Amino acid sequence: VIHSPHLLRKLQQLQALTDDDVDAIRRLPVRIVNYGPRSTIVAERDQPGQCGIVMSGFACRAKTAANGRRHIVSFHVPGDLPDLQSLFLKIMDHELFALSACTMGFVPHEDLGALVHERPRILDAFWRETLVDASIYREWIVNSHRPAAEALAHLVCEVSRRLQAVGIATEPALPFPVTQVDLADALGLTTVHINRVLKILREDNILQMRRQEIVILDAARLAAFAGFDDLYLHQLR
Amino acid sequence: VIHSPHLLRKLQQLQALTDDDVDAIRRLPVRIVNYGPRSTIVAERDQPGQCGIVMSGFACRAKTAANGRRHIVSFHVPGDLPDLQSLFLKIMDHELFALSACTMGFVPHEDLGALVHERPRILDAFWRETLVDASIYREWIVNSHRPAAEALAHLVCEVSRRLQAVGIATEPALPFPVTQVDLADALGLTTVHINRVLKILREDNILQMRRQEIVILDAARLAAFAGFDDLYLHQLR
DNA sequence: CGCCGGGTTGATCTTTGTCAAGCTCAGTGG
DNA sequence: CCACTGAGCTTGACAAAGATCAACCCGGCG
Repeated sequence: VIHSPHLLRKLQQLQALTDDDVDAIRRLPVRIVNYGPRSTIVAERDQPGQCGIVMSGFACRAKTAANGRRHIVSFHVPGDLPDLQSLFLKIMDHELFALSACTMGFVPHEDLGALVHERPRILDAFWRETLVDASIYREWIVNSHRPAAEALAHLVCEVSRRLQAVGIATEPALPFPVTQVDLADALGLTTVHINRVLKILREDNILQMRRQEIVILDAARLAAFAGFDDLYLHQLR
Repeated sequence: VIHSPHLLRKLQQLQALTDDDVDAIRRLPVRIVNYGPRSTIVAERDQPGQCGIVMSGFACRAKTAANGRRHIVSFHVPGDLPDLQSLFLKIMDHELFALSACTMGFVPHEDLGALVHERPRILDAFWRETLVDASIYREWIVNSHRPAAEALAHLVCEVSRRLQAVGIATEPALPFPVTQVDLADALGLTTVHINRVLKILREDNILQMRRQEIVILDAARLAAFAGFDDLYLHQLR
């Protein structure tokens, strides 16, 4: 039985569900698995027979290019369904990776497939979830073309907004257990450059990154500097 | 009535459809609209009540950043459903743009919604279409982090593969009606640099771009240079 | 104690951007 | 028929962003 307030909260933001729908989701058979920090949850080219829900912790999706370089293409917070796509795309074109210690709930494809074919509202919510995902990818393409400091600022704005949407954190301090190497992999830069950019943002009193968290010192200036517009997150509020 | 062999060919590659399914798609009410080259089909922040099918011509999706710079986030060829997402995400976070003269077929959201709720296989095919879209976005994020020449080569590999999948073209010459400005907008570079990179690829006898087409001179070397792996296109073959 | 992952910094090199000019060619109007 | 125009392409000289290489620091842990 699934107990993920974050998931339900998010789905309700995407599509109004009835109590019946919520019950149906709660009744899904789920297998709970714990992952240590910095471990692979699903590998590239795997053919999983189940979809994962992030119950707690932070995960990311990463692709490895032909030259061996690792590219993080998205971050995932509790309540996310980071490989819902595996329901239809049978072979993983990327890996799913636990950034921090992470609890995942796995639901077999058959059960999810049956659920969406029986419950139109849940279908809508899940499909919409994957479409918001795609919208975030679009924004990341744009973000990859921004100068390093703006790109980093934009990423922080996004993570902050998404954490607030599932009720995990409020500014100024956000949990975000990533290393500078991870940030470099996500933005396509080197750790050296990430480090310098962080220094600039810190000295400008815009934001600060500590061990496992971000501290936003000036949210307004951060958003303005990043050119952040939250339309692409399609949060209904 | 829809008459798009490219669409049907592509959907069949994603998910086996019955004759009934195909008939249901053919019976969809469709409004045909022609667009001139370099014209907007759906604007950013619009709230369309219909989804478009590219019947002929080339289109793209583009986002405009806060600083005014335009970013192309995907290219679309005949048979594509470039704004299927508008079925669920009611406000456009990007624009849909005709690169060449373009014929679009528009189907009202109600009819599409009814179709996918009635026909599980069509639901699967359409959902899968949007998931392949998302997979392509992931690869574009990676591609944005490649050096300019490799990124351009990779883009050409992708367009070539997708055109072949819908039966529009075979190597070596592919129709691709884009300017160097468009390529710059798609790769996050300047036209000056695109021009220099094209010169290098031309002088290396890898590929050549003419008025409205690409000529691939050495497909094997092109793919190797780009580090191209077609897994992410999820073509079933 | 020593190691190691992660962070920090400087010097230098490479890739890409900026600015500016000139070219080509298809379409237009005289 | 030809000159004019303008969009798109090409090239050079120079500047800036980011990468590379090489140290060194710090704190946790075997």
